[in-house]
Amino acid sequence: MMSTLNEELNERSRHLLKLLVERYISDGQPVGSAALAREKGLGISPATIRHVMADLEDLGLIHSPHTSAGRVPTNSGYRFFVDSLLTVRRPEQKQLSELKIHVGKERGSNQIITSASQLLSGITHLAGVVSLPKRESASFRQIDFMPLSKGRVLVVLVTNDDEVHNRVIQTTKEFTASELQRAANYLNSLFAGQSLRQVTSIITHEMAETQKQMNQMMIDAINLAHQSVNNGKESEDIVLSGATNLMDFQELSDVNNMRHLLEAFSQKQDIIQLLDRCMNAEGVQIFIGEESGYQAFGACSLITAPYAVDNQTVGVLGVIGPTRMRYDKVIPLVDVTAKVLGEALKS
Amino acid sequence: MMSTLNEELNERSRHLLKLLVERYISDGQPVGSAALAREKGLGISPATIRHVMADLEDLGLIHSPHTSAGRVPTNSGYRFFVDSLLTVRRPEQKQLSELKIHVGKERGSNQIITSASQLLSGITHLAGVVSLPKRESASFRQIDFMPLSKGRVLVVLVTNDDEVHNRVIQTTKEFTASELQRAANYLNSLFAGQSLRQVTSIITHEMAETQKQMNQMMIDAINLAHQSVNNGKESEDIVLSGATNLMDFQELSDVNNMRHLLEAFSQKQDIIQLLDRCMNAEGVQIFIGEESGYQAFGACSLITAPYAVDNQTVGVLGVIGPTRMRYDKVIPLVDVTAKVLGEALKS
DNA sequence: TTTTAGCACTCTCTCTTGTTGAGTGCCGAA
DNA sequence: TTCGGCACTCAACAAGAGAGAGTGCTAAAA
Repeated sequence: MMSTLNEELNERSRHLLKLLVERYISDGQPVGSAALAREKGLGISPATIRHVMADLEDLGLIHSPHTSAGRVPTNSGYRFFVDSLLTVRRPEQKQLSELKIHVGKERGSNQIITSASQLLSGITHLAGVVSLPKRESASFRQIDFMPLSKGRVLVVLVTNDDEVHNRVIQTTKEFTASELQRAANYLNSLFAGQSLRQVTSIITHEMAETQKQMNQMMIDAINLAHQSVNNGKESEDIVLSGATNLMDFQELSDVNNMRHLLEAFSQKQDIIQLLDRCMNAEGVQIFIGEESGYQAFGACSLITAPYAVDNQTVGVLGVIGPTRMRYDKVIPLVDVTAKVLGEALKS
Repeated sequence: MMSTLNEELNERSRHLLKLLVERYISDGQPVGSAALAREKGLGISPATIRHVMADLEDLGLIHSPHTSAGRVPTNSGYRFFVDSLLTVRRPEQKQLSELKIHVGKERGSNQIITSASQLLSGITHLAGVVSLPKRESASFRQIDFMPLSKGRVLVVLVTNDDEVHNRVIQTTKEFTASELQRAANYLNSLFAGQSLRQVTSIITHEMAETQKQMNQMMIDAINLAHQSVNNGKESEDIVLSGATNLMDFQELSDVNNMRHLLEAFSQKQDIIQLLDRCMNAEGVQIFIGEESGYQAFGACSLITAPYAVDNQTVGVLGVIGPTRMRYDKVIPLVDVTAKVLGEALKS
């Protein structure tokens, strides 16, 4: 479709479409031929522009809300705009340093991520969202067992990224504190510094043969720890901020619309799925309107970028806003934030 | 004030006020004298009712939005209504069993609490909120230290109610793993089973004198642990659900109003403070409009009830909705939910 | 003294009507 | 192919009329 459109449209039409979309994004009002004609350096009359606009409308790129309003981009229009016409603006130095400073000064990956999400929403005045990193590469630092009542054991695992993971497991036999202590010491001396993936495979494959008494428990423990590192708590998979920013936008202010949107936000489930789909994409991805596949986002766009630590993609972040948003600013910002976040998580 | 009002108003005026408030709550329209006069079993004419209404208006209990509209209760009017006029309705059997079944079937205190919050909002179609239980009675079971990088130490405290609390503290000097191990062992042998309150006081008072090397760290650790037990993670102190229900109400639908409200919800801080104030109250408490002290709740009421486990108040739950809500249904529901929740948490 | 009917008055709400301004599509000339 | 001119359409706004609801006041009835 894009290529046929590119053939169909000559340079002038494309330029006009670009101007129109930019104008509409900045003003929010339907753009008329006269308004476009006043654009500096554009030596054509309104009448000619109307001809071109009629063509663009035939192609489904723009449409009139009613007879005597100007034209407004359709979703296809926006799509063509971001794909072929957009000239992105490099992020302002001020915002860049703001990002680096605030994200950089946080300690602990949760803090860092919250900060990134808040900065995304703060800078764009839209809603920011960051998925918690799934580290396949997280490595074992230290494990500890504490006996609870009735044979339940608390497993505390600290990974190299300073994250602490708790899990309670149920053992078949009751272990004494000193037995658990010995088990922990043993595991610690054996596995310190290795990746969880390695640790899991060593435990399941090699140690399964040795008939150590507390084997099964340790396998369970490591497995659970591994799970918790990879999945996080399911319900806390993403950090969303600035949702209320979206209430500022007239085009979303339909009560029902807004309600569905906020419900989607508070349930998180849909958003998580949506972000998951972007994990494997290279670079910035853009969903315009229903492209995301969710009705609630009908009038919204979603800009995402995966972020990587040590060259491995571990999560996705992004921005949700009305279709009519400053793509030229938001896209590079999302891009650079992903890089800054990845960098910050390295330490 | 209430007593003077009670003296001022004769039986008939009070009955009329009651009818008016009930009518307004169910219809949402200002109530006129004619409408009230049509009420069955009320043998007085509109003109008489107008006299009474004029009195009620002088007392500040009702007011007219404009000359030819009916009357609407003021916040004082609602206050007098719930204090002296309200006849509460016992909860419907259906709702009661729904509560007991759903809350009862959950496992784990977090699940139980989430379920309670969702049921509150589901049944009332308002926003439900439940504070996580704070157990003053929590007692020390086991503490553990793990060294992280750069002199930071992870403190893991397990309390007798099987809750696990993590805190990272910054120490002045770097401790080795074995030093930390010894410290933990020492604390464990000394304090196991005692209440956290006791532990804190022992540490701060008695041990301050002995000049043990890692004294300060232990004091810090216990203090932090104590804090974290009492305060929970600050940001996760409450479970809020059904916030979007509030968007259904016209009287809250002013965009700015709604925005402030939702922001207050997503920041949670104000709500937490508000709920804290209700911890020590006996039974159901009601805040009407600005009585809560927060502007954002100007057009809202908050109905709360503390819930207790083993006769000890551990948390608060409640419902937030527009001032114009079915107090007769909501109040008993909040009351009974508090009891059901307390019961469910016992196990 | 209390209650009631009558009445003039006020104010919102809705419907209608006219006006303005922006923008369009089409046509014929440059 | 471009452009000016022109008739036409439509939303937005404002003004005005009428209906409806409800009030406060007053004077008569109970």
